[in-house]
Amino acid sequence: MSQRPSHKPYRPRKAPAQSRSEATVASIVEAAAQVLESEGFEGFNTNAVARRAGVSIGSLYQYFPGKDALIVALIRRESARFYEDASVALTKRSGKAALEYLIGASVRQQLQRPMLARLLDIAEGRPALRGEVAKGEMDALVETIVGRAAPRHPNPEVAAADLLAIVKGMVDAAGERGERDLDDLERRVRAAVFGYLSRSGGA
Amino acid sequence: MSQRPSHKPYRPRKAPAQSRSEATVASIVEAAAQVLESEGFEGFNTNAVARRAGVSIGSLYQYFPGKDALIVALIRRESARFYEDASVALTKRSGKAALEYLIGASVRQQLQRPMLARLLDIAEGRPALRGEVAKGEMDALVETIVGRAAPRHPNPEVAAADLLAIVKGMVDAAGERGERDLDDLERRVRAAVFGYLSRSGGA
Amino acid sequence: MSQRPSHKPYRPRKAPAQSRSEATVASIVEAAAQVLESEGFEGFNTNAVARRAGVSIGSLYQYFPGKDALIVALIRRESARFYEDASVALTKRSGKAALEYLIGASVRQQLQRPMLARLLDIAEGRPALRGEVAKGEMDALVETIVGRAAPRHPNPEVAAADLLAIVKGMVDAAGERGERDLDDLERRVRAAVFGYLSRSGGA
Amino acid sequence: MSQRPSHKPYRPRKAPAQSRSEATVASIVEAAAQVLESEGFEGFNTNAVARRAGVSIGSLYQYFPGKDALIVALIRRESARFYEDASVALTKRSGKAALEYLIGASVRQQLQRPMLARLLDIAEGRPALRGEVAKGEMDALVETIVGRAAPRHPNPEVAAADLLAIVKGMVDAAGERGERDLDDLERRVRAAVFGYLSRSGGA
DNA sequence: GATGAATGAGCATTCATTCAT
DNA sequence: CATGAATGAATGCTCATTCAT
Repeated sequence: MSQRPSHKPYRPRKAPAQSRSEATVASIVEAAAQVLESEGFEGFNTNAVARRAGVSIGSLYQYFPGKDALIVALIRRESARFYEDASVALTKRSGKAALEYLIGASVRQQLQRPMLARLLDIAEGRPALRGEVAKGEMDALVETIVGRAAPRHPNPEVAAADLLAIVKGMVDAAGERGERDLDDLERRVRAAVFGYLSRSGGA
Repeated sequence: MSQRPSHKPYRPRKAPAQSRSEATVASIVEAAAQVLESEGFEGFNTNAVARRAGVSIGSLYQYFPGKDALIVALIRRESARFYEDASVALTKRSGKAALEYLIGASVRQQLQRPMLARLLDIAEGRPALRGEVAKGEMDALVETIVGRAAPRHPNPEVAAADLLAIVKGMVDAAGERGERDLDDLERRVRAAVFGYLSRSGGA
Repeated sequence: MSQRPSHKPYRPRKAPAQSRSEATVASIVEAAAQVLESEGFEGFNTNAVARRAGVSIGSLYQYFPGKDALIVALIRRESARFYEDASVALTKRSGKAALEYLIGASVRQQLQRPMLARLLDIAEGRPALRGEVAKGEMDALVETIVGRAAPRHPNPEVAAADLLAIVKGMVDAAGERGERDLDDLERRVRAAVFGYLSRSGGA
Repeated sequence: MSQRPSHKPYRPRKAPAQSRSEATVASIVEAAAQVLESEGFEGFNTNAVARRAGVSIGSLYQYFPGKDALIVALIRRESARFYEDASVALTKRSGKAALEYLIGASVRQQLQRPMLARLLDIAEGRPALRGEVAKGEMDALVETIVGRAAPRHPNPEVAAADLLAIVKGMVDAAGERGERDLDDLERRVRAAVFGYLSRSGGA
């Protein structure tokens, strides 16, 4: 008769057992991405996502316990993609090359679907979603690379956080302005990143 | 009657001619700031703002044509405050000193009310509000200062945009992490800014 | 963006300040009674109540924080009516007369709107509503009267509870069977009540 | 597809011919009992019952045409159990002993699983289920016993109904209050029952 | 038969906005 | 001008039921 409150989990409700549902889940997540891109947070609602995915609202809720779970799933999908690409940086010989690769990966990731990337960055900051999205891996990766690129930096953790902030800030703004020239943007980001490192205690 | 109007003016409905209305308008704007800070976009609604301001919802609509107008007014208020402080940079002798002052102003502004600043940065990016908020002045100011600090820079417009992005990116992230040490943060932002300039074509 | 859980209060949201709203509140409560009577718990929903009351769903929620609050308000209304009538029993000279009056009041109350009375009895038992409905007054009243009618009863509290149960049981069942003869029903309830008292330790 | 069917048969869809289905049906009915006990009507839904029974929702619908059929089956199960016990009363020598046995059976039945018994009493009253549950047998049994215990009672049918109401009323209320002392409760019920009979025309 | 993915009508609730007082 | 009662479109979410596999 009344609404059960309860603490909302953001994990998918069931692991899709059959391949039919795997496809459903993927299509819902992609639909969420598209709705977010085209309508923003304003127009991002579960009915719209279900419609765009071509499934019923009931199916959506079969796999996602609520609206926010869609965002979380989307963040995880994009993070995983980015992490996969970014990990290649670890195979680079020099720290500088690794950092350069990381910057390239960031730029590619962010300008691939700029609006989506920007909105997800915002969503990641929402208090309700904190902790749901594991940023640990990313941070560790960047820290490792910074450690290699600037071994004598006094505070690699802070440096890693700053670098991420610089890259995201520049690339988001570029995306917002509609920039498309990846190479030029990458050059400028490198200037900021290496400039920061050399002046804040790095090599 | 319905919830989705189509096109809205965001300017206050009437120029507050008498001081009583001026005070009312100001109290509504500050209430909007507080609600936004404490409840986020989630809990930001006109009734809550009116309640916090101690005015009736009817009065709120007397002065603001709609919800978004509150955000716009808030952005304008904060921008004006920032611009006023930042303008002092123009009185500095050297370009370097001017740029340093600008960075300091940014850090101060952002860490004064970090949550509010961050949320307004997000709101500024909303397509619906673009153009309502004049960023021209700010851009021009930064451009002027960059021009003085890095006179030989090949593309001062882009540099200005990048610098703003760097500063906002770093300072927002710092605010999000709860950093409070203004001086240390300022030092790191300078490293990024001057590092960027020196490596992207400046002095 | 997400649903705020929070502990639901069942008290009306605002004390109706103007007489306009007093009428609205009363019409909503009576509409709730009618919907409950004619549709049962199955068909008891906020939209139906608002429609029957001739108000918008928004108005309903302006005065009642949720569906259950309607039921609570209804229980309170009926309890108050009953209590007012039943209190007259205290003015009776003899304990016997007082108890007889109480029985009469119960029968009248229950057969006035039998379906409604029965459904509210059920609702009162719902764990979620326990404690929201103060039964203390009623219990105290019955205990007082039992104390006067059977002064030597070893356990007046239990006796009061049993009497209430006997009366409600018999009268509900009668209402369910469609009985309308108040006098005959009253006679039988008296038989049970006084029979119980005389055999369980009373006078 | 939709949620509100119009007219439904409440009998199990197939007579469970093989013992495997018999076991399945029984486990579903017991699961229904447990869900009802622990979640109340609020949380009583077909998916929960199927889950608790360890069968798929599809299988549940194989054996029961709908949600209400589960309740009906449950009522029938409990009624049969009670009837079986209560029938023993007919073997008693005296009418008084028979009636006492009947009361004992009622108390036992009701306090065995008090929440379940109470909820089923409520369900039995739902107009939609009336007639689906044969109360005739029970009534006849009680009538017979009343006829023997109070042979000169002017209206044995009404007396039987009243006695049932008294017993159910008292025992339900006791269960609701959490009473566990069967003997004391039985004593008080006897007081009410025999008191009623002696004062309403019986022996 | 059994399974569980899919469906969608239905319901609770919120909130921007209007307008009679 | 101020008030706050009233409105109702919009949205999150549930759950009985069906049916392809």
